[in-house]
Amino acid sequence: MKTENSNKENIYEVIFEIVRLVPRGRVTSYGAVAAAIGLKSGARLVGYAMHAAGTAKPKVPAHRVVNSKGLLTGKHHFQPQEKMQQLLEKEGIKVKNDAVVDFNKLFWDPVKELSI
DNA sequence: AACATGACGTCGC
DNA sequence: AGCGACGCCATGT
Repeated sequence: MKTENSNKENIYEVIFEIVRLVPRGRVTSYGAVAAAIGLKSGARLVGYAMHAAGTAKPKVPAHRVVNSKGLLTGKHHFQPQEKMQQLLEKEGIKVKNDAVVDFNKLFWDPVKELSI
């Protein structure tokens, strides 16, 4: 019998949990979340997992997740796309040119906050 | 079963 | 300093 659980979907669950842990008014990067779950080189996986974020419940604040440059690379996947910027601005985060202003200061590192 | 793609990241030129 | 190409893990066809 298998001692390990083959819950592959667990990957998404972990990602969703990390993103949901992001405080309001803060943002994080795909690479940071990936590292937090152990996939330090799986930044793309985090973004890919976000595909299910729209179907995840409760909803995952994917709008708080941007790339390492602070660019809203995933805003094109939102509906409408401007919703992502609207949500960020509503939380006090300023967005200019599809980029988070003071991203360096608003950056929330799950690995550090969660003491992974 | 294998190939190609993707909401990224890092290295090289 | 800016642009290009490769690598990574998981998913879908």
